[in-house]
Amino acid sequence: MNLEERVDVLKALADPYRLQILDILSPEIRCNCHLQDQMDIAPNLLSYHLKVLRKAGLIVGTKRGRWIDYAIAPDASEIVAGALPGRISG
Amino acid sequence: MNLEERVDVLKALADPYRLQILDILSPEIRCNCHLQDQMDIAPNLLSYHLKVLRKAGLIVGTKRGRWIDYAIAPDASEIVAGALPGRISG
DNA sequence: TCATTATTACAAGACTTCTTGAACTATCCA
DNA sequence: TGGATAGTTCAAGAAGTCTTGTAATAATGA
Repeated sequence: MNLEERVDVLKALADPYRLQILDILSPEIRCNCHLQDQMDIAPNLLSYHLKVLRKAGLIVGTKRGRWIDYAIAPDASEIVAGALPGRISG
Repeated sequence: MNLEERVDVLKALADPYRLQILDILSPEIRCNCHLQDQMDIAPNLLSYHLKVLRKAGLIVGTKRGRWIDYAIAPDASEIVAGALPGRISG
């Protein structure tokens, strides 16, 4: 992973809404509607932040009818570990 | 660590210059002058980024004459681990 | 089909962070 | 003391990100 990619991953993490999304998804898969209920955020803004996280590879979404189930990406830990400097491995 | 503090830590990490600084400091303690030599960055800009990292608790500096020796903070790993969401621990 | 619901996409403004340049402090050595 | 060097601080502009509002797309059920 090059410097630019590493920065993108860490930037994706460095936002209160996105951290909150990841906290909610950490224990279990959740549909977008659940995030919407828990977060007190405009739908389009939630969508924007989910897009940033998807783009960084930290979450994956699978469509289920009208909803989308989001989950922490299986390799999210590896991605973050690869983005952090050697001595700092979380 | 509350949400705001976690975001501050991750924001401190999410910059190419600061990631580069941490990469250089990861294997060993280095004086400011060494960073200056390796990084091709204006002195005042380097100073700014070092300040951001210090403020986040990720590095510590000890003055030695005209120079300052910087090192990854002993508890940097813990700080970062505490900032990341549960499932993502680097 | 039509209305409703869930979600996304786009553009404009607000806001924050980064970068630059100049001035300042502290240390070293002649 | 005086000059040079290392590093910091401050203010202003540039660049990027976040937020809001509006419009568009896709799926469901009457």
